[in-house]
Amino acid sequence: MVAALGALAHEHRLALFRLLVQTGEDGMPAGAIAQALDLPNSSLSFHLAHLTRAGLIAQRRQGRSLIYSADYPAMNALVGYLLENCCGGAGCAPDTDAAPVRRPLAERKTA
Amino acid sequence: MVAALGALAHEHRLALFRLLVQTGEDGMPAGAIAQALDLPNSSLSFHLAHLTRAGLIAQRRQGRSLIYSADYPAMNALVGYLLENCCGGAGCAPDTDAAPVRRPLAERKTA
DNA sequence: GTGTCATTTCCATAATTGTCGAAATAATAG
DNA sequence: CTATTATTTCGACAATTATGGAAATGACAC
Repeated sequence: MVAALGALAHEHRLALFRLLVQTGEDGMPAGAIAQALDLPNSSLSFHLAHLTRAGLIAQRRQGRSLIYSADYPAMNALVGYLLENCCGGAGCAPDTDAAPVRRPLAERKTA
Repeated sequence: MVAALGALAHEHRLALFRLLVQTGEDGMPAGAIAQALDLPNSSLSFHLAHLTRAGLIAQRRQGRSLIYSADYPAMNALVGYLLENCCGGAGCAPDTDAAPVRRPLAERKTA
């Protein structure tokens, strides 16, 4: 969990992750990311590896390109953890608006 | 936002923040925290300052003690940001179980 | 095989972060 | 004012993280 937070706790990596989230399941080749973010290849590769180690993004090969994509379940787990452990139990978001009482994830295990 | 993530991206600080979240609005004096977490005062002070700079905790004085407490709205904002920007728009948590379709925070602005 | 494209790994270097004892500050009591 | 308690700041050092050019790897086309 600390690893995931640490992975997102960097300007370039947060931008990178957001980009992949927007891009969707299809993902994006490293080169295109480097161009979009205006980063030297070696620096980008470093950050991609960091996010991969943290389990937030996935890598697959397509021809000579390596395609990276956001791991939504991992992000889901992170948000779930924060909601459960760092939000005063009863619910961090005080005005969940229409959504009726956001049940803490803990309750769902037994349910 | 990066600052908030970075503040939580450390074993001791995450534990510290969770402790303060559990403790509630009343908060806890620095000494008690140091004892609970078994950290030297100077180290703890460093981490408290880090979390404070990130806006995740608040400080108030009570006699000679400095009481720290979690800033729930700040945490709320952080989770909101992650939900909005890092969770594929339509909703990161795919199976919100009982909770009927967790609306993206974006929609609530206009509502 | 050779050439080329996409990307990573290696390397050196710069910058930041974490640690904790000791000294400094702040508040209160006597 | 002195003593005591609570906590921070200072300082020095170790450890980790970030950067980017150059060389290495992997995949494909010819």
